[in-house]
Amino acid sequence: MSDLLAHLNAPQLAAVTLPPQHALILAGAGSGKTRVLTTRIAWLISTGQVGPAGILAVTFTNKAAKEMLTRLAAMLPINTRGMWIGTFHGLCNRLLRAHHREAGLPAEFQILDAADQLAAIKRLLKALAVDDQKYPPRELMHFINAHKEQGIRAAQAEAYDRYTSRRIECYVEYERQCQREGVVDFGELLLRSYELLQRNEPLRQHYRARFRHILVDEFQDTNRLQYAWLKLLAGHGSTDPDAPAACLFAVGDDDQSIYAFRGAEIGNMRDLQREFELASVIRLEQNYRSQGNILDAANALIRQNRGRLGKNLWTDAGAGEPIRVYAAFSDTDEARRIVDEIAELVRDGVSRQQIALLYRANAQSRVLEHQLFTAGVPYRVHGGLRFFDRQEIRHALAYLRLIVNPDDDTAFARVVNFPTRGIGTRSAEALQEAAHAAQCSLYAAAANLPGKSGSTIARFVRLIEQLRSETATLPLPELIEHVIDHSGLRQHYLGERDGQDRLENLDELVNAATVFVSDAATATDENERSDDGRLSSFLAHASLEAGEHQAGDDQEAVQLMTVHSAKGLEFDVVFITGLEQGLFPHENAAQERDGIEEERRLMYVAVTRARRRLYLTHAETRLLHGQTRYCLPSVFLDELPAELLQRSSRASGTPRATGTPAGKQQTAGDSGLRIGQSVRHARFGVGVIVASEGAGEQARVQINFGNGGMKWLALSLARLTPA
DNA sequence: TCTTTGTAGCTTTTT
DNA sequence: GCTACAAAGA
Repeated sequence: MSDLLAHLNAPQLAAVTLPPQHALILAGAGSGKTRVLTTRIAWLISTGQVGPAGILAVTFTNKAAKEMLTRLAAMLPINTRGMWIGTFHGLCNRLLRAHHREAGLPAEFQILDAADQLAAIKRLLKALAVDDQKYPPRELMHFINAHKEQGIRAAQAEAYDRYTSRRIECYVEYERQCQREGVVDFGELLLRSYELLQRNEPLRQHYRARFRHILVDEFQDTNRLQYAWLKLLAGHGSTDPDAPAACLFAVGDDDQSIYAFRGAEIGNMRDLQREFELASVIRLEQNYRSQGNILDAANALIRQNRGRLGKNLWTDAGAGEPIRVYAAFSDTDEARRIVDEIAELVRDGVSRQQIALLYRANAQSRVLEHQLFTAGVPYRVHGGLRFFDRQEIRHALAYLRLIVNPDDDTAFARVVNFPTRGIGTRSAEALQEAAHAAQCSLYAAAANLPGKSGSTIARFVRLIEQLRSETATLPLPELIEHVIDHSGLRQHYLGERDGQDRLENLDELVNAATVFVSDAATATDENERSDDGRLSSFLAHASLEAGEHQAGDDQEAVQLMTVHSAKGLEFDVVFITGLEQGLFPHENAAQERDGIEEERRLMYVAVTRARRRLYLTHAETRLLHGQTRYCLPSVFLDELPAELLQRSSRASGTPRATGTPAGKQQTAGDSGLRIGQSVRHARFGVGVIVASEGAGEQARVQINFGNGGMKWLALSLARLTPA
């Protein structure tokens, strides 16, 4: 017990041992957030305030949930099974599986991931004969998801114009289609389980009585619906003395909120304070990760944001090294310099795994990769294709899904002609129409196809029926193996040139099933029913946990990733690259409400990843969308205290080894202005000319005004002066 | 059915 | 400039 609380600092201790009440813990970067969360759970249980079954802990990622479980297992002698610990989606899935009837879902409902959802929407638009130029599927998907994230059903959605009312019609049809197929998308998992609890009084009472402590990680990332879900479960506003509200313990950091673009609502933090009448907020401000200069820089940066809850990180680790700022003259030069620097660091004994190269956008990794590759430096890029996203895996899963639920049209459409079995576009379309006319699934339409039982489509239906009956009694791994062998997938990939990797991945899928089954066997708690090792649970697992990005992390390798994916990680040495106006902060952010602030938080996250040494690099010239762009240094560089920085540069006046790219030095129009030149505009201020077109009266130049964004201006009107 | 050609887009991402 | 995905040809 005392062990549990040893080594906690005062605010951490206060948070962990808070009496039963609602709480918001503002946990700065590197302040021991996860530790507080897990120790809180361990403390509550070991002091007998609540049993494991009374705990509900929610995270956003499977990784975080796993981490929490591992740490808890190390802290507590008792088993952790009675607790509900998982992601929002994982827990909702569990809830819906347990009460599928009440939720209006079939027992074996399937989960659509983002790619499946997009495919489903495309199919829908086709069936409805909607012009997919005017209503791009991706945009529609975003429209639907955004509504679900707000808790808004199609029936409640507001149409402010013709265009939107059409989109709402599509939303209505999409809901209908999903219901008919027995599938739910990610947003639906949340919304459906919210509605289930809201409508079903006894069920709500049951869970309210059970979960006395609800703990939330990364609270700043919750969207409207997730917050509403939490309030509902916690029994917020309940006046029933027999069912008092559960304690909501939320941990988060408003300064690290970087997911507004996918619906995260920072306002939830203030709402939480107000609605739960929190007397005070506990702040964890002592940072155990970074050295002083790095923290000072981070603090100075984030101070520029308005409306913060307020927090200042400090450390007793000492100032450490200055922050190195490097101005390169091109993206290639930037990458080369970084590679040189890495070589030196490695020579000095720094582990390559402790070196991270961060960038704003994935496209930036290419130049870096190229230089690393050329120099023979091992590296690992995070964020590529994930295991369950591979096409061969998706195909295999589609067969499995059809066995479980033949009405799953997305799965049907995916494999009806894969491997090819002579079902071309015309027969597929005919089937589509038949299904639409009969308002039934493709599978049902195929099964009822008049007459010709010898047709290819009928053969496909029989194949699925056969697979289902043949595998009915097989254990999961053998089942999957059987399907891979008898669906024709193995045969197909055997005959393909690069099929070997794919076959290995399919074998890996069988492995994954073996692991899944053995995990399920050790977790035979009655509450773990969602993980009972059956096929449908495995499929849910596959949808909810996309698996590792990349298998080979064997080598000692430099880590490359976007700033977003670096959140939660830390490294001895961090390079933040591409610190240029328009890139970081990204130009699209300028148009969005509070866009710059979100970019600044992103920068804050990036800076606070570094433990000992931080490099900030930018280039004067960058190849973007096939064009050379001339860029101003990021405003974020100016927001850092100069005394913390150590600047060096190979740009600005120094002779250039490789020179300016040929042909890019043309003048803009006949005005004598050059691309790359800084100019002043009366309204927009100072910017850099990045492109030009036309001549004479028609001459226009594109100018990067940084915060002011990118503008095309007519030379005859703009009155630009050199700056 | 497979291959070739064309064109749109191109910030971040977990579930 | 490159990639991904869709429509058109062999």
